[in-house]
Amino acid sequence: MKKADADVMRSTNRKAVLSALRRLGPLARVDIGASTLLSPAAVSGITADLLSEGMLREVTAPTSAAPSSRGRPRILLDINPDAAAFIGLRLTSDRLDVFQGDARTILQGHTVFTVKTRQLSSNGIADFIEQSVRRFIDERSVDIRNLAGIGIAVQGIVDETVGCIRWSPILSCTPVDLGGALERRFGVPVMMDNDANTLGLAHSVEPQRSRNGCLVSIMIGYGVGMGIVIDGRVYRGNRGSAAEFGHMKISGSGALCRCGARGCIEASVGDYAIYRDAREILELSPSVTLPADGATMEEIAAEGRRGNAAICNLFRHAGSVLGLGVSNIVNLLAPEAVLITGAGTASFDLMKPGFDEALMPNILPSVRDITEITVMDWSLEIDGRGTIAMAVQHWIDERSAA
Amino acid sequence: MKKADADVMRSTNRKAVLSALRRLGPLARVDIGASTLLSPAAVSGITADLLSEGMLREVTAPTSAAPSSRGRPRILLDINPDAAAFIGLRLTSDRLDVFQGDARTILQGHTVFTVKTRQLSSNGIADFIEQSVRRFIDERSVDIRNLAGIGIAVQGIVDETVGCIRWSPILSCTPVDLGGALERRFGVPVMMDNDANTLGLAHSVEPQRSRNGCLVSIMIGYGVGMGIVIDGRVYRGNRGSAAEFGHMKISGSGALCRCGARGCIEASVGDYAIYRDAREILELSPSVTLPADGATMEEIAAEGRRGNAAICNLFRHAGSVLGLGVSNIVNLLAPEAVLITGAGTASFDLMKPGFDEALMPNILPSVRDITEITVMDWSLEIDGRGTIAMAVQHWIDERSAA
DNA sequence: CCTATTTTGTTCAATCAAAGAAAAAAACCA
DNA sequence: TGGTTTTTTTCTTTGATTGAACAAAATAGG
Repeated sequence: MKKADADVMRSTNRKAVLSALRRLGPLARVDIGASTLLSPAAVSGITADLLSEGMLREVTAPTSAAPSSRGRPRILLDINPDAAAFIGLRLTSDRLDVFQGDARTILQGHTVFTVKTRQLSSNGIADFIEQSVRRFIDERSVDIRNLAGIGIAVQGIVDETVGCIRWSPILSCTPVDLGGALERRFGVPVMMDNDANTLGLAHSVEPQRSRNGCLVSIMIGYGVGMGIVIDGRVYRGNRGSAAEFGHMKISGSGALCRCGARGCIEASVGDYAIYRDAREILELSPSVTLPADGATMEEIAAEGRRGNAAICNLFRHAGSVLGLGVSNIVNLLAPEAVLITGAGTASFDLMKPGFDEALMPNILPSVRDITEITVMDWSLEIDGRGTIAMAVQHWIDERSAA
Repeated sequence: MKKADADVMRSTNRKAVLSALRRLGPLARVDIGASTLLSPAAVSGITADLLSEGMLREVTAPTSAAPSSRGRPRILLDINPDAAAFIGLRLTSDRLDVFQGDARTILQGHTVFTVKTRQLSSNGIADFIEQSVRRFIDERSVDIRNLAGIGIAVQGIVDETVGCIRWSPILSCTPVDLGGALERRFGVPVMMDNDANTLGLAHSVEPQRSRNGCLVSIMIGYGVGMGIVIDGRVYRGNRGSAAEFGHMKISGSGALCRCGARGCIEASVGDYAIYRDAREILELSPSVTLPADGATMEEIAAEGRRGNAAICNLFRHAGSVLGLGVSNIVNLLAPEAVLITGAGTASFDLMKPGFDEALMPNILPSVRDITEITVMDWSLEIDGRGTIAMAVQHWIDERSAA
């Protein structure tokens, strides 16, 4: 149990004000007071501080939709987008996405750099990222002095406390202290996390999502990842090793997973599993190297849609494995929502029969209907916003304490 | 994000002081300061308040083991056991355990009342509990005016926010607003929860357990329950429906579970499952009614220990299902510890081969060794302390705000 | 056109809790 | 007895919120 003193109070309330603005857009001081339950005087004081520090700015009536009532007109405040610039990075096996975002967590730009990460050394990867980001910064003329943080999403197992990648399928040599390396190179805080956690965070900061309760995001791609967000914070478990949904076993036997065990969800649902099985059915040329690229996966799905029964069955089975897995999550965690996304959902139409068959019957009756289960197309934009959100959150936490 | 004001500060620090005392036993003011990081002045002030309110008391040196150093001797403070009395209840299909506890969460007494809960109506169950508790109070001459709260553990699905049993295997008519009924009858707050949650809480307040991180307790009995405690708070999920470990599926097929689905852990590991299968092997007289009692289960286990291969296999299979389930939990939540307990662990020796076979190989290598997995004999005492702890926690929360 | 009304934002003294510093208390030691 | 050490209390200061009075800026209406 932690103590509280004046500093904690101050920082809590500053955070409350910033958080209200972050979630509810430009707000007048009265509204901030209503939302945070702070007194007008307190709001005045806090916003005055934040304004003088440059974190907030006054917004001149945005062609005020407000039905200009009488009384003194409200002055809208908003987080100052120019208060800081953020870089978000998303590293996968074949590309590096670089995002630029402002303090409002709004994306300002994006560029892709292609790279084969497995061919790089520990230093090589840091070098490549540094060069790419510097190029990005130059081209977009981001004010480097304004850079306040970097957020990175990578596949694999990450120790987010120190920014170290403990293991990753996209790197040939681990552990890599990538976070530390980039912090030294750019001189700003670097927040790193698993791609699924990042995605979960990205969704949890969406305006329509509640900041309380539990949100689970499942990401189907080459493998299968999961992010658990509880009360707005990513749940990580002991040593940041939680949320290995892909390696939940739904039977003691089954296909061999790359983790060495049998029966993992990933070994039936992940792209690599689909590809592995589809190869035998379609007699695909073995030259196509793993990891399977999007085009190949799309080709396999197309074959299924054309009516190839064996392929249909493959996807159907994947769907039922996924459904069973999700039912376990719902029984276990009863989250408010489960979002299923990632590149793999492109062929969800083929998985759906199996998924539907397995999902509801296996959710306890008493738990049914209390969790919203949504399959959504994956969007690079949401993903990018997640990386920015990580960096922004850290920045706000730090600036609130000051 | 909630605001903070002087009240929050005060209540936070009062709670910090009480929490330190609760965990670390009698403490001098200096020690409280060291533990909470509060200044001596603050500790003095807060403890003075708490003393005058009667929540704390000074403890005269308990044959002070302290090597009587020089300087002003320390005055030990402790939570005043007489500040309040608590009743803990544990309701199962055939008995009601009534516990008495003090403000230190120390058990003062215990009595069992036998009852067949399924034969009672909604009102009947409340009547029976009221009568039993009143008898208990009379016999032990508990000062009823001192009664500050009641904690109840029941099997089933509980809405702990309103104290309502939504469904329970031990009741024939649900939902039952038992919490409300008892609140009206005794005029004190009634905290109700699932038995597995209660047990999880009980373990999480044990002195050697850290108050942070995630603790999972799995309870094997007639069914299989689970309690998740994160950062000292029971995790409940949406509408309190989480932690249905017993109905996690470890395969799409398998024995039929009482929930209607197939492949539930409970349907292989729960007492009723073992009994159901053992009956066919041993040709037990079908007269023995479900739920199987402890003696019958012990008899079945004894048969296995005598070398009955079919029975051994039965337990071995149960063990492997359990092991697989636990491995899923570890992969998913990476808790600090998983405690397996409950009456069913009496035959864990027979399950162990299957359990060991299934557990470690199915835990991701990177997650192995970061979770402590313990099988412990079930103890009524710990269980009882859990019920008391629920009530005490609520009482402290309320008294801290005052 | 001018004044009353309404709503928003600010200022200032009051308050509350913790922190810091100094003093008091209660032992031990020589 | 006087000095030392450790614990606890007391007193003052600090820092934050609050409440209330006040100032500002617009509309409504005669």
